[in-house]
Amino acid sequence: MVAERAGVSPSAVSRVFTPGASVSPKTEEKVRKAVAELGYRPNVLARAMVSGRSRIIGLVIAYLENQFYPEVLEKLSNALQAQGYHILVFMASSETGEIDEVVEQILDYQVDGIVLASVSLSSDLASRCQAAGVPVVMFNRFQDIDGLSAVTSDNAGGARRVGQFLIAGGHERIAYIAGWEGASTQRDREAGFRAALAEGGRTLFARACGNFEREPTAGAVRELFAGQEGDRPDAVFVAGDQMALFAMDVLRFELGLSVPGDVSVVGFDDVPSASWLSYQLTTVRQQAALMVERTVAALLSAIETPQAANPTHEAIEAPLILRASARVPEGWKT
Amino acid sequence: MVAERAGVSPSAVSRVFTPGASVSPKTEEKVRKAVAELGYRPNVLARAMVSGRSRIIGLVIAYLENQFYPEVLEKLSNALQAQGYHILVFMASSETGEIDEVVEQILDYQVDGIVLASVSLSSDLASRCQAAGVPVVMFNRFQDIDGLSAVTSDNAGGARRVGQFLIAGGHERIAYIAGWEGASTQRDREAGFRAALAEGGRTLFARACGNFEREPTAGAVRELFAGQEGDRPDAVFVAGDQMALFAMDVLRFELGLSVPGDVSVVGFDDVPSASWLSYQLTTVRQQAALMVERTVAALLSAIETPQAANPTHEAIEAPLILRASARVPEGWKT
DNA sequence: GTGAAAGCGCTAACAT
DNA sequence: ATGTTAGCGCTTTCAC
Repeated sequence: MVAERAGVSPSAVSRVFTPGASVSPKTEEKVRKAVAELGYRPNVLARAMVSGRSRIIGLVIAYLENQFYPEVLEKLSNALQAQGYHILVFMASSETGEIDEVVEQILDYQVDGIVLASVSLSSDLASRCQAAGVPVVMFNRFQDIDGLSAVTSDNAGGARRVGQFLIAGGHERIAYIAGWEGASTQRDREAGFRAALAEGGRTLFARACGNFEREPTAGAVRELFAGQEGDRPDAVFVAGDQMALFAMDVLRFELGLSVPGDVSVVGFDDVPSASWLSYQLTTVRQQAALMVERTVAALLSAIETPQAANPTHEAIEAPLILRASARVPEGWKT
Repeated sequence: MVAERAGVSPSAVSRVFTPGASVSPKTEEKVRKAVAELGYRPNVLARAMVSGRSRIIGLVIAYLENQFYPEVLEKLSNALQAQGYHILVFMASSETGEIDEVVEQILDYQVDGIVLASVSLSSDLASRCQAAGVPVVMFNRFQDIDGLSAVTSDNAGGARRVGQFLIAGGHERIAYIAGWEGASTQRDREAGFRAALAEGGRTLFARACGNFEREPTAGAVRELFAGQEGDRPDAVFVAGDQMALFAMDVLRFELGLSVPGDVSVVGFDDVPSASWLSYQLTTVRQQAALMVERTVAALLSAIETPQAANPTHEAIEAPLILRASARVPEGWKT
């Protein structure tokens, strides 16, 4: 249609819209004119059909209540948009069965790649993605399945630093509030934390599970602090900020304890509200921007050079951010 | 491919996947068998090309830091998924020029509909969408442009209730912190609030603009509370929860004031953190679930029956939620 | 109820 | 540098 208006062949039009194709200035001129007059825009879907590239990335995401994820979504979307890709979103709850179903749906859209944010995949479906030539990268989750790349924080390292920090701070009864036990982040954080305690000749004073959710976290706190003074933790490492914030609220307003006076609290994530004046949560930062950058890089390289398919696990450094919710050891250097 | 494996024509296969098409049990049987063996799944894009329906909804969204939006995104995505649609996300900053560009990109994907969350569109582009037969619904923004539907809260009504509540609470110096002046939500809330004051024979004691952002809000609070006691507001209505929460922090921790002892604070949105124990923010609730429901309904009806294209503006009731950040008038009934 | 044929809007060889 | 041809995977008349 544009073609005839411009008096050229369809291929000529196509070439005008293909960066790096050879068109004479004259032809280009004619085409651009027709395009402007008709308000023409290429049909991405038609292009996708024939070229096999849809420029769509499927994103499976859950836990949007956790502020970390909106931040990630925003950054991911922006980074991808900058490369001419767009995100098709799929909300998921955390059951693997459902995820598989959702990933099948994604595949139906002929996406060029898939990002799995904090959800796991069956190895069966992972291979189907591979078979379909669709690269998958796991974000903030690690799964040792062939062909899956992963980008996470250095969860163990970050958590280890928390352990050292708490020990150095002179805490005697150090507790841990776990996230959902099925999450690799939870496992790695706990492992790193326990390792640090062990290195310091300590063991966990108490442990409870908050499941990354509000009410379970409140329950975990009550459980941990049921005893008398001297029999209660004087420090708590919480596996996620969202939980840590709830925990602080329960500690202060329900149990009447002072943070960090009676008990130090340390979180993990560094969500925006961690820095709010009401909380001033000392926490381990997940460097969202960096994580996203690596995710996009891994994805695009897999898309553009499928043969160089060497799935990688990148663990981004996770620094401890000192604020006011935990006693700072004298002379502590970041 | 499935067709030959099943020994039938392509059309037969197509019919099996078309609800309500007439296929004999025998043929269906054969096709389903071949489908299972081959792990076949229909190509959504190919279907979209020929049918003209992509089952993709474009969503333009910004302000993901405001907790209200992740919530909306999640609900919207779920509701649409339930209807067999999926969301293609486009992040946008708030400049209209950029939005236009983004919407053009969306159109390139042959989306079946567009949801604009808190962004505005030029009337020019609005007509292009209409011309393309793509229904647009504005979410949480109202714009009086032909062909645009809108779903918002009853912002004026909700804000009016705040005014009445504050007056009834015996407040004498009532201030207002505005959001971004370009937003219809901001305008409607301010108008409703001022109307209530006027009805009560009052006027605004002071006004400052927080722009829906963190630092500007802190500045607004400092500005409002620069005077001596008795010369400062004893109540503040803040046009959004995110700002209200920041305001409370500044009031308490920077200015050393007590909320609600020295000053009552009321917000608008009812984001999750408004109910956290540290804040207990009295606020006006935007009923996200309802708003999303109406948005989906408007969208789908416009998609399925294009002729019945009567753009509507639905204003969802916005109830006042009483918590602890504002003095409650004696005998106040919700 | 089923198949044959045409075509959605575009790009990728292949000729020229 | 440009046009011609074929075809991506599907749905949709239209005959049968």
